[in-house]
Amino acid sequence: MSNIRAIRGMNDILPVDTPYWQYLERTVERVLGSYGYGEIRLPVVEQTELFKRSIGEVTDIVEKEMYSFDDRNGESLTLRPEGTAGCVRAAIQQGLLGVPQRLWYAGPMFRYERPQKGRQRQFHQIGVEAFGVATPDMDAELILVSARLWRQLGVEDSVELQLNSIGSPAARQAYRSALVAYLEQHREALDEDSQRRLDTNPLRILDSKNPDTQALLNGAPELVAYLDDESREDFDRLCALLDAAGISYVINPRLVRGLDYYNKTVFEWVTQRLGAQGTVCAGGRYDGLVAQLGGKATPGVGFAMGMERLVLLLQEIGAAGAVAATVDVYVISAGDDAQRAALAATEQLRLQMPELNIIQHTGGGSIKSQLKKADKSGARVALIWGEDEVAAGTVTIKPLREQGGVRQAQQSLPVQQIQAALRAALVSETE
RNA sequence: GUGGCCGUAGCUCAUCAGGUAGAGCACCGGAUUGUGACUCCGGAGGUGGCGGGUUCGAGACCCGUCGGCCACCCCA
Repeated sequence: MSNIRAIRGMNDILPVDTPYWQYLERTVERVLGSYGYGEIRLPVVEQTELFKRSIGEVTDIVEKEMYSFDDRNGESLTLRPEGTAGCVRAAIQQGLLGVPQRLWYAGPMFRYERPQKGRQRQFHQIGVEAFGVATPDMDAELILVSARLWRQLGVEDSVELQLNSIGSPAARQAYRSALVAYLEQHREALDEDSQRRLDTNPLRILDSKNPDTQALLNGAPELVAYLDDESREDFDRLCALLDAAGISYVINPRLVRGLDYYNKTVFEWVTQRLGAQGTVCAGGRYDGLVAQLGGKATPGVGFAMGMERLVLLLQEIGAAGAVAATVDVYVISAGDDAQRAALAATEQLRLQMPELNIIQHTGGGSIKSQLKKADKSGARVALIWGEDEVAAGTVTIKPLREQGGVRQAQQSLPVQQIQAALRAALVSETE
């Protein structure tokens, strides 16, 4: 088959699924607005350099997962693999950092990975970032925002909050050396992946899924012991704030992040219901990032949610808020005169009753076949214009569904009375 | 990048010691003159992912390739 197909890992989102997406988007917009966060819309393409400098040159994302290409003028551009870098870039460039700034954005991200459940090459994230506040009350606020979202979405029972502090860069550096020193002694006992990570990104060994490696880590130095005083204090204050707000969490001393810019607080919301890709939201503090990208030193905290994963979760639990639009009225006509009359009357109806979803039959066919379409559309009422109706200046209104176990008979009415008749037919059915 | 399973009508799947494909659902039409759902009857629809190979003959066997799912890895 030589048909053109979608790029691997870049999926179409079909009408059966979009209600879940819309539900998610609506909810996010409302909740973030209620906390005073403003939406920012950012380009999908940025200079490659932006991601190298923020995410880190030696991370997997930058080394082998970015969609990079040369622009026609020879400049290296990259489809954004995450949102924070672009948001920080925009905040610096647009002078948004003079005051505390609360921002959010949503959109597609691109990473060249092997697709699997909850992981695709074009995926969508909602990102939330807060700039200009160094104290842990801001960390707490972001966690509260996310917790509120889970509650509004009805997934709060399916997710667990994991928390950790990875301290200052210096503290992390010291810990990293200690960890490497320890693991070097046991190099042979490490799985192959972890041996590789020992040289490239040793902290990632902490969240290895290999049981032997995890066992080995029980004897390893702990990150907590290397934390600087400020990080430790901030972490304690954060926990106290979360306790006060009634947010439950699990401190996971082996929680680390894959992007280089994080410091101090890191957190993840994890679900058991989605298989291997169970992290539905993750983030942390990144106090050094703004300066690193050339802005005036400004602290920041943020998190990102994976929309595909949240949609999967919503579908998994059968979220009631995600309802597809239904058809109220299906308009049928027979003959050219009737079709013209029906078209005009339907347009009028849309003007008068904009809340209704009305499908006008197209493509011709017998009354019988049109009624079949009307039935399959799920419409509650059919409006029929035939030769008789046109001649008499009437329309036939035919209820298609039972109400209270009874199906009302169809009736023919003067065209002027459609609105009232529809109102009666549709309203009584919803009660 | 690695591994396992998989790829037959729009969808879900079946058949067969290898002899050029079936079902259900969906779709279209009909069961008297302009009326859906249920029922009955009939119909259309597949170069069996693609490309090679083995064979007198392959959807069935082999190789490659593309794609899907899941896991590793990575991460949201």
